[in-house]
Amino acid sequence: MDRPTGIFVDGMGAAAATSGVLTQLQGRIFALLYLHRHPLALEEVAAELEQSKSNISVNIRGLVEWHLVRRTHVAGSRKDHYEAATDFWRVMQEIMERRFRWNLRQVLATVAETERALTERPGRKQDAAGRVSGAFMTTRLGALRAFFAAVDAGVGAFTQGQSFEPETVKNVLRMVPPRTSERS
Amino acid sequence: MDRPTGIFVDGMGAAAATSGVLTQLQGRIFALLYLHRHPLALEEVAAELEQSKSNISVNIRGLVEWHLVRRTHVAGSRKDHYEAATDFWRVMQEIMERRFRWNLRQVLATVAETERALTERPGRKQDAAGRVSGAFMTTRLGALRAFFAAVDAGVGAFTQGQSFEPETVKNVLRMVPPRTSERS
DNA sequence: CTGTACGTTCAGAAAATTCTAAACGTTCCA
DNA sequence: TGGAACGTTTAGAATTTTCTGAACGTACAG
Repeated sequence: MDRPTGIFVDGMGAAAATSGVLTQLQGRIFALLYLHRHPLALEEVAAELEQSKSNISVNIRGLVEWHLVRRTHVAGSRKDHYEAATDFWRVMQEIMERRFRWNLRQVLATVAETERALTERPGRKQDAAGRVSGAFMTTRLGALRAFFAAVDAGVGAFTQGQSFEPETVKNVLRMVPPRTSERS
Repeated sequence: MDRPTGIFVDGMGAAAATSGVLTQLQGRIFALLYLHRHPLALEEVAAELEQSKSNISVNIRGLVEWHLVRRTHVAGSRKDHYEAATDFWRVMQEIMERRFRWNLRQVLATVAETERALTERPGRKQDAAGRVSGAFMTTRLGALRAFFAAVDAGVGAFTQGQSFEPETVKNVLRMVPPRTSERS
């Protein structure tokens, strides 16, 4: 591996490691493929990055799933070959939809589940001051749901190619009561 | 801890764990505080979540840094108390700027460094077909730089409250040559 | 001062993740 | 029908991350 490639592989590996989406090794694999004019065999990738074939096999599959890498066939070889994708918009869409939005919905599902648990056992619990704490929780859950629903809708619009207005998200917070210790 | 709170804490912990920004425990801490009307002491959080004080101490600091939790003082106690923030827009800005954009710049810095290494050793390396591979790399690096610069600018605009046009980012890819194996 | 109540730091324990090499299943050629 | 060339699976090793409890520093009360 030449020096520029080495620098690129290391840097992209470091960036991937902190991305929360790819592992360091996946970043390195992508970087290596991205600077190569021709597809590389699994074995070649393993050799260049000094990793076992099995480890490359498992990590490269993730890259293919994100559409960051494409599996191709090469003329006279029956080895699988891989090349980097250059359609970054597609990749970004994929990550936004399958990772980021999925995560937002996880929160929305949790809120819904919590709200259900709250109504199933209505008004029994009281706090130290004798107030029913259910009402407070319901308000907070509603605020969280409103925010995450707005972001989810915004990201959805964005990946469809529509513009994403920050105001839409900000406005939703107008309904949220301020922090307890700051109330007038 | 009552049942709704338990469900919320678990769910938010799971969501945080896959977010790439917070740890599971940080998600759980935030969830616990978010459903409480009054600030909680470090010790109370540790007890509720069945973790050591030192672990809570370290993890809650991260939450304070993201502005997800606020440290407050409470009447007749010299313990630190913590309460959840409700200004999610602020938190989102913080994460976009200090996490997401920082990550984008990491890639841009890597590209710049690689380009520098490439010009410092000009035109020596040739590929199997006898072509200089530097030109190809330069093209690829340029495409990557263009895309990440566009996204970085877009996110910057967004956190300033301006609208984020997907077209801006998409257009940048028009300049990118298609994948090697798909060329006509 | 002295002692107690805190939060933080840190070394090592515990747990989770990542990686390897061997075993396995498939495909294709002789 | 072998058997060689692959990619994948998997059990365990290696590494990294997370967590704990003790040690430490600081502030405040008596």
